[in-house]
Amino acid sequence: MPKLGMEPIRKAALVNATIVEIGRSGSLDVTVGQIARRAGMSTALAHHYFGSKEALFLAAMRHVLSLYGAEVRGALGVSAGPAQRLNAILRASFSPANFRADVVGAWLNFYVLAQTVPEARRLLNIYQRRLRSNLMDCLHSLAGTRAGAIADGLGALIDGVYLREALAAKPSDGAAAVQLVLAYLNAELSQGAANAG
Amino acid sequence: MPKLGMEPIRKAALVNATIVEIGRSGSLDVTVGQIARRAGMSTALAHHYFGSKEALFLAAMRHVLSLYGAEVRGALGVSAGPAQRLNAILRASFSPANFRADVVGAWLNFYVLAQTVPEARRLLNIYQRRLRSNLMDCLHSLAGTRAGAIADGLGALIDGVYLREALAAKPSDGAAAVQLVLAYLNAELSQGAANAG
DNA sequence: TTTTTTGTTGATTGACGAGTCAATAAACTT
DNA sequence: AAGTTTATTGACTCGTCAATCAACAAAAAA
Repeated sequence: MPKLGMEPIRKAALVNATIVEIGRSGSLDVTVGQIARRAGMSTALAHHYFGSKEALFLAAMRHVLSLYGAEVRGALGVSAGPAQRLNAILRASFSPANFRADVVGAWLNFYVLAQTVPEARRLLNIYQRRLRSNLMDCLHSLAGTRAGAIADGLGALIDGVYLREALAAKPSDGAAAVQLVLAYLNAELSQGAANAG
Repeated sequence: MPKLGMEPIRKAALVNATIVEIGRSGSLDVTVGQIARRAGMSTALAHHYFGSKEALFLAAMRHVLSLYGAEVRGALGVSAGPAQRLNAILRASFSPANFRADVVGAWLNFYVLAQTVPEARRLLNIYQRRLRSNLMDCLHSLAGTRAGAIADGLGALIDGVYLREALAAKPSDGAAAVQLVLAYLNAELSQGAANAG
């Protein structure tokens, strides 16, 4: 009994199921069958809506990245001043929605996907550039010419914390992650102040 | 014409070929056939010596980790004083032998392997613990009670730089990587000094 | 010299999985 | 009412790949 207008619902279900399955299994070797089953439909239907497994993976990546982007934008919207804005970016990066076992697992595997699939690489590059530019906006007034180097360090550190989280036995602790990155940031900033003074 | 004593030679060739193939293709989806061909033998022989693909992957991981470990030990052997020893660890981490496109690609995929294969996870945990303990030895005298936090940050930052390298378009620049991590380290240390003074 | 051990591979098996197809059914259009 | 579009799936094709096997060759041991 085909209800019309299923397409967006089915697609959303498949995208979610993809993230969950990749995260759960910790690998890109999930079958379309597994994903479709978790999303409550047949493999044929998954192919009907996405055409290929790769397209489904890319849609899942876009979804994760856009959720992250939205959360950062939301946090920035209510923050004034560079220091608070930096804080907002970090809190968004390690928010409960993003810093969750399955999402982190998916993230790691998206890095692997980017090794093979140009479009996946493009998406990750966009994410990295946007993060960098957000950081730079704040750092310019706080660290002057050292803003670029600090932004690079922060970006790598955030990714590294994610990577280690993917391997960690313990449950995620976003607050601790924010603290770790903030410690780095404060160290860099106070060193700049020391040099300037 | 079977020359005797081939086992270690064949095994070494297979391990190298595994690292190269995983790095080159950027994925664990390399076939035993590809690896065996690159190592100059048949698939059957690869199975004969390693028994399974998984065992071959694990051997490749052990090899990468042991090369890294040896390089760190070598560098530490000729370094005196905590600051120089920290420097040695970082230089070894980003040495031309380790910080190379295919090795970095393999490293990334070993993280993925660790999601599924307990033995792979164990090996990575050993690497992380050894790195941390090496860093702590140096940091204890330089940063006192903050040594633990700084070691965690350094570990995550090193992994993050590796991760970003796996995505980078440009050729590896180990010197730049060392500089970036050193900047972090100096910032943390000088902040400690500032706080102390 | 016979036997055993080591090295080596082509061919085969068996499983699995992506993507296609044909068919069914309900809803909208004309 | 007839035709079209959307939703849905079971069954199938086709390819791939890990792992096994049977066989052969040469060295070492007996």
